[in-house]
Amino acid sequence: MPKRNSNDVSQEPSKRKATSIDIAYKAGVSQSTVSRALSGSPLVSEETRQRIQAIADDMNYTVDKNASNLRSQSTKTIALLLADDPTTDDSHINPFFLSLLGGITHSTAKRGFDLLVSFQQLSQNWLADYEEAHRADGLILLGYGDYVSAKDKLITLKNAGAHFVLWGPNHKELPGHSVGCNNEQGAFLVTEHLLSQGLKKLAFLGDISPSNPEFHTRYIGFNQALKKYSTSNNPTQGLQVDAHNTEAAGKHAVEELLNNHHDLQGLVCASDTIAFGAIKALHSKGLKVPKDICVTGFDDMAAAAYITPSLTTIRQSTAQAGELLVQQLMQQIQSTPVESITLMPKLVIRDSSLAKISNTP
Amino acid sequence: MPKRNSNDVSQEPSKRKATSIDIAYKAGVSQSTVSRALSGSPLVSEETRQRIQAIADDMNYTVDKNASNLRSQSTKTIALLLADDPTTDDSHINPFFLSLLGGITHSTAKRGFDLLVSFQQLSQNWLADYEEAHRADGLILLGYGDYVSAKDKLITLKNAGAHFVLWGPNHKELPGHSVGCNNEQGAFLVTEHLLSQGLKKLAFLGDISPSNPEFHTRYIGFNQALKKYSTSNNPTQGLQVDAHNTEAAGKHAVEELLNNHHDLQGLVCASDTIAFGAIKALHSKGLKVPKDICVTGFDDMAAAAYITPSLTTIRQSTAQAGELLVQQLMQQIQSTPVESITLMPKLVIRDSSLAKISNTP
DNA sequence: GTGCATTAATAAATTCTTTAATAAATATTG
DNA sequence: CAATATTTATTAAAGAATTTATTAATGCAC
Repeated sequence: MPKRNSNDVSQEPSKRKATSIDIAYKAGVSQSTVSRALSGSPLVSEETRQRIQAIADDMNYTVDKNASNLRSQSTKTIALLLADDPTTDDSHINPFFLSLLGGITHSTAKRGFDLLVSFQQLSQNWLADYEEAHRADGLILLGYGDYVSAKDKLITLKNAGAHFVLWGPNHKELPGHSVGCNNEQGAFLVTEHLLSQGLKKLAFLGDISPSNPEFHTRYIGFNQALKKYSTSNNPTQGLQVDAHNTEAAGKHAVEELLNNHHDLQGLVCASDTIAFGAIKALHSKGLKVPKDICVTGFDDMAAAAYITPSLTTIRQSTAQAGELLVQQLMQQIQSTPVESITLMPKLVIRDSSLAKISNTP
Repeated sequence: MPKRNSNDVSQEPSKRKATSIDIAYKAGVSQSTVSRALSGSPLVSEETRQRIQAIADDMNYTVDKNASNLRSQSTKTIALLLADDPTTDDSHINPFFLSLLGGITHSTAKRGFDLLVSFQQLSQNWLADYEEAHRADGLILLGYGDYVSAKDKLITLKNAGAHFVLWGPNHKELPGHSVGCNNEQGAFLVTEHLLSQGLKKLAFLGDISPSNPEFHTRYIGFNQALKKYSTSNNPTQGLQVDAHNTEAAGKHAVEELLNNHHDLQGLVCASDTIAFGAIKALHSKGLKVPKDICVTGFDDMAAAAYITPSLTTIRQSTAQAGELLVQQLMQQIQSTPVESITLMPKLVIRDSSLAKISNTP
């Protein structure tokens, strides 16, 4: 009964992928020794290890990931699920998430993990597809912060014992852990920045429905700053207009606002994208930013520094966020207890908010 | 000899993942029938199929991907390898690739494939890691268009029988197939657009070393347009300054240029990012775009429309490119013969290039 | 230096879960 | 009832990891 594998090798070296049995045959050892040698097990002598390694290299052998994973019941892979955002125009990915992806990829690679990227409609039953199916050891969820509609899914995930981290606010009602930016604080900082320059009448541009908790929280920070800076003889005034996270929505919101409020001094936009649209709309109405009206954003997307006037905004470090998301997930996988993390946002002051120094041409 | 699996189930339902054996036991059929039923094989009656499906759903069963892959020797996964670009500032991903990623993700998902995303230094030996290790059925390579340094790797890939597509120019020296934009044509279009307005003295901003074939090809298109519009009594003039794909490089290039050439009329930038830097530098020198000097980009990144003045550029449809990359790869996997594809770029005219209508504030 | 326990190194057998090929059983039809 | 069609069961991979078994080598007491 000759070993089938060992014979075939001689026929077509490059045609068939070598297996550990082939290596074992060539090295004159058993398959198990090959497996252990290549994984650096102390149960195999250094001498045979090197001999086996040399043969493996020579035969261009690589461990079959599927077989290895099946046996060891782990995948060394994490899945990144991006919620397909129906509010965004086209099928474009939220640029902030795309940027986050960069950080996450680096952080997973650093740990020798693969990253599986996938889009999922919020409505679909993606629970089963990843950790359950042994495709990944853990999940990173982007865009599932909408606890109203995602809550049930997350509870199911939690009950199934899946490992997952959520990007977003750390809401008590949501199961699991999250890494997110302190949206309240961010909005507070940027609003305070405007108020400290003496502005009194501001508007918040962003959808504050409960299905959009991030914007909602930013709105709270906006109001807190207004309250702090309000005095009885010189009260602050705060408006709000709904706007989804698109440029078009930003334009729209501005048009709606300016019809009724000609004395607006500043726009606190819930995202950079909204701010881009708002600035465009203001320009087309003949208003100059920041001379006539100040505008601020949130996210510090790459374009924020490019536009004219450059946009004052809140920076969320995607590299740091990505690293923390991965870190937290790894800890969960290793059954280390974790806590949700809130990142402190940073105010980035640029031209669009400088009321006094009207340096726009 | 009782079936171990079937017994365990009763102890801890949510603790252990159900296998097809468990389903079979519960349904009173054999394991193979379960496998066939769930994969929709015609060899199993509709009635039993539904019964088994119901039980599987009930027990929250999912096919183990690793076992399935191991057995069927396919992965239903493709790997996206991004070349870690050392020329870009920080470890930021080329934003154009990030955008391409969006298209690719959608296209792979549409076909029921998973997408594995990974960064790889050009120098690393990533050949073995993917198709060889049965992690993916095929590879999409972004940023490996530099055939000088990537050529050997690609030849090895090719010889190993791997399936891969390259994003980039279809260079004869490179093995394998590619999907890319007609860079020559794109640069020609944008240059022609400037020349047709009567501009005569232009500069190309971009690194044209052979290690950057895309920029190099764009430079060729630039020169072709110059040649076409040159007349003996009114010759065109074309300069060139090296610039890597960063904003800083764009700034630098402009500073270098303006020292010696005060009469420059237009800048053809090899990428939008370079153009952003160039415009900033021009503004800080007190020059107005497009009144004093016209600027064009290449890529049509999201920010191109946001900046002031909005940037005239060449659009490469990332959605279409992604779809074609995936499509080509799938054909290779199915052993259908494929041809390299060249996409026709589209000129997007915005404010930054309108020499006559000086509508910059 | 022999006998026995101990340790190291390796081999053999089993396991992970699924799919595919083949065999067997049942149902259907001429 | 034989012959075919349909359905289900059995068995055999797929390739690596791991548990258990085996062999060889070493240490120590007598």
